[in-house]
Amino acid sequence: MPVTLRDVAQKAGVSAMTVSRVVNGSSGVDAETQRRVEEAILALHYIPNRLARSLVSQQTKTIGLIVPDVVNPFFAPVVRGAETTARKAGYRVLLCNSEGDLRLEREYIEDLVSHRVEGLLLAPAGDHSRLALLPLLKGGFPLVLLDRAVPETDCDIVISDNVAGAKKLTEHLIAVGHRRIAHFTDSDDVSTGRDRLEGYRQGLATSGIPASDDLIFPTTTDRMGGYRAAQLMLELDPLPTAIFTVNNMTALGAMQALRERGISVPEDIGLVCFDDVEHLAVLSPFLTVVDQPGETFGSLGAQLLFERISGKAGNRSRRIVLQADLIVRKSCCVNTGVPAR
Amino acid sequence: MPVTLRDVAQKAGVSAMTVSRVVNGSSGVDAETQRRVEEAILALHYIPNRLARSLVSQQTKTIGLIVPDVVNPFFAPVVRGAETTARKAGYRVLLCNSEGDLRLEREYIEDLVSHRVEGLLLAPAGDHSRLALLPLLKGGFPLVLLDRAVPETDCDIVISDNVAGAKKLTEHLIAVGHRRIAHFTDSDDVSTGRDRLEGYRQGLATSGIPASDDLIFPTTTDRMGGYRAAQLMLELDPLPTAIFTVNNMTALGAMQALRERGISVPEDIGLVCFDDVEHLAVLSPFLTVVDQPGETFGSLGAQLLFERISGKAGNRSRRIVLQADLIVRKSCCVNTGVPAR
DNA sequence: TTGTAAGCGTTATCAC
DNA sequence: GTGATAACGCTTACAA
Repeated sequence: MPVTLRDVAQKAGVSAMTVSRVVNGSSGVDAETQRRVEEAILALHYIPNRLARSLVSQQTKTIGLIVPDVVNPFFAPVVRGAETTARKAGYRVLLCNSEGDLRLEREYIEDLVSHRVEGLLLAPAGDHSRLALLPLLKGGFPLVLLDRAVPETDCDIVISDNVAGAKKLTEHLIAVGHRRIAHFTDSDDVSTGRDRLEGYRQGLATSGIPASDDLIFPTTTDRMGGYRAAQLMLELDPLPTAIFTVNNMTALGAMQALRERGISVPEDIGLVCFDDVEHLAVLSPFLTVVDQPGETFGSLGAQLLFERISGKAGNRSRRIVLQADLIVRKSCCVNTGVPAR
Repeated sequence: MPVTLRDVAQKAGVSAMTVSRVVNGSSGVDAETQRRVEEAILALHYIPNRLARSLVSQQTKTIGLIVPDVVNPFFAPVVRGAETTARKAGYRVLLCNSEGDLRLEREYIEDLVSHRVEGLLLAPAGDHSRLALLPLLKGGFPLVLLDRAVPETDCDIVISDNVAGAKKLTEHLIAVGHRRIAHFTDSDDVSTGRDRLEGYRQGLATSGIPASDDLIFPTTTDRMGGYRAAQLMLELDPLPTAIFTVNNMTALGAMQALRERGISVPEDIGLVCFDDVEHLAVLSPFLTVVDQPGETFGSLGAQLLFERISGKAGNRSRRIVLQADLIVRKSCCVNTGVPAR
C-alpha cells in the first residue's frame, strides 16, 4: 500500500538506484534527473522505509532507553537529556517504561534488541536486572547503566554519589538539632537504596548516634510506599523528629500521611529526601533535598553510549560519579529549631 | 554480527523455514525437531530480527504517540493509558516529545511513518499541525487526535469539553464573589486555549460581567509563560481578584510570580486552572481545577486507533468528548470571601 | 513433516 | 551518470 522506491522510479522514468541516490543526497546525479525524481517523490508523498534501509545497512540509528518511571520528576529530565544528545548524534530514542518491574524490563530489552537498537541506556529495575543484562554484555552489546548500579555487572555507568549525598543530608539534620531520625529505604534490591541507607548510617555514626533498626522502614519508592511507611512510623513512641526518605515520591507519600494526622512539616517534624520535586519547589521553598542533575545523567549516559557504539570506548568500562548537591530549604526546622515534642 | 535464523538452522541441522516455524509456534513440526531447534536458539541466544519480519509481513505491531511534553502531569497519564492499552493489544508504542514545536512534530511524524508504525496517536502542537497531517489523512492512515482539535481536519479524536469546563471554573469564581477575573490564555493556535477562553467569556456573560481584553493575557503554556503573564498582570491597577490560567504549568508559573511579590493564594488572590498538578495536590489541597482524566484520553485514543487499524471503524470519524470535572479546593477564597483589596 | 523459491524495500557493487 | 544484480533476515506459497 505505501509508496516505494520503485513507484517513484517508475513515475520519474529512472531506476530504483537513481531514486535511492537522490534520497540519500549522493553526488553524481544529473541535475535534470534529480529534479524529475524529486518531483515524483513529492507528488507521490514518498517516505523511505527505514526497516528496509536498516536491514541492508545494518544500522538502525536508534538506541533504547528504559527507565522505571517516565513520570517521576527525576527521570523525566533524564529522558530529555538522553533524547537531546541522541538527536544531535542523529539517533532516535525508543523510550520504555519498566515500571520497576523485572519481567516488563526483560520484555522491553528483548524487544529493543529485536528492533536492533544499536545500544541501550538503562536505569535498571534492580539487582536482578543482571540476568537480563548478562547475555548482552557477553555479546559485547553497547550498554550504559543510569542512576543505579548492578552488582557484579561490569559496564559503563553514570551514577550519583549516593553515600555522600545521604550522609550530607543526615548530617544536616543532625546539625540542625535532630537526633532521632527515621529513614524510609528502598527494597534491598536497588543500589541507590542501599547506598543511601549506608550514607544515613555513616551520617549518624559521625555524630556517635546509634542507628536503630526501629527507625529504618523498607518500602517501595512510589508515593504509596512513602505513605505506608509513614503510617508505620507514626506508631512509634516517641516519634522521630525527622524523616529522611530514599526519594521524592516517598517523601510526598509521607507528607500525605503526616497531613492526614495533622502533623505538619517542618513545624512538627523534619523531612528531607533524595531527588527534587520539580514543580513543587517553585511553589513553596519547601523540601530540603539532594538534587540530582537528571538531564546530565541522560546526556552523559548517551555520550558514553555513542562512544561505545562507535568503538571509541576501549575495553575498560567507565564509571561516572556525579556529585550530589544539597539544597537546603525549609523542611527540617532550620528556622524553628527542633520541634517541641 | 548478530545471530540469524540461518545460524540457528545450521546449528540445528534443519532449514531456515523450520526454525521460523518453531519461533512462530506454528504447528506441524516434529517434537524432536522442535526440541533440537529450541536448543540451538537458546545456545545461540537467538533473537529474531523484527525489521526483517516486519518488512515481509508488512506489520510492525507498533503505533506512534506524540505528545507536546511527557513531563507535564497531564500528558504523563495519557502516555501510560495509551501504552497499557496498546500492550494488551500486542502493540508497542513509539513515544515522541514534540515540545509543542511544529518542526519537531513534523520530523517525528515522518520518522514514525518511516518506521512504518501502523497508526498514530497525536496530541498536536497546534492548528498548524494540519499541514503535516493532511498527507496522512489523504492516504487513509490511521490517526487519532488527543486533547486538541485541529480545524478542518476530519479524523477520530478524544477531547475534553473545554468550553463547559472553563465556563464552570469561571462561574465558580463568580459564585464565590469574584468579578474581576484575569485569564491567562494560550497562543491562538491551539484549540484548547481557544475553547477555554470561550468558556471564560461565556461564564462571565452568564453573570452579565463584561469581558475586558485588558484581563486576557496570551502566553505560552509552560511555567515561564505563566510567570511572565503574571508579571504583566501585576501592573494592572486595580489588580484582578482572581486568575484563571489555561493549564497547570501556567498556574505554577503564576504562583511563582505572585510569591515573589509577596502575594499569596488564596488569601490575596484567587487562582484556578485546567489540569491538575498530580503530586502537588497531595501535599496541600490547593488549586481549584478542572481535572482531565489523562489515562482515559490515552486508553480511549488507543482503542479508537486499533479499531481504525483493524478496519472496524467505518468511514466516518468519531469524536469522543469527555466531561470536564471541577475539583474545588482552596485556591479561590471560598473560605475567606473576596479578598480585601 | 520439511525444504525450496521468491520477494518484502532498500542499498553496495560493479558494470555500462 | 545510470542501471542491473545481489543481498540484508525473514515469511508466504508451494513442492517434496
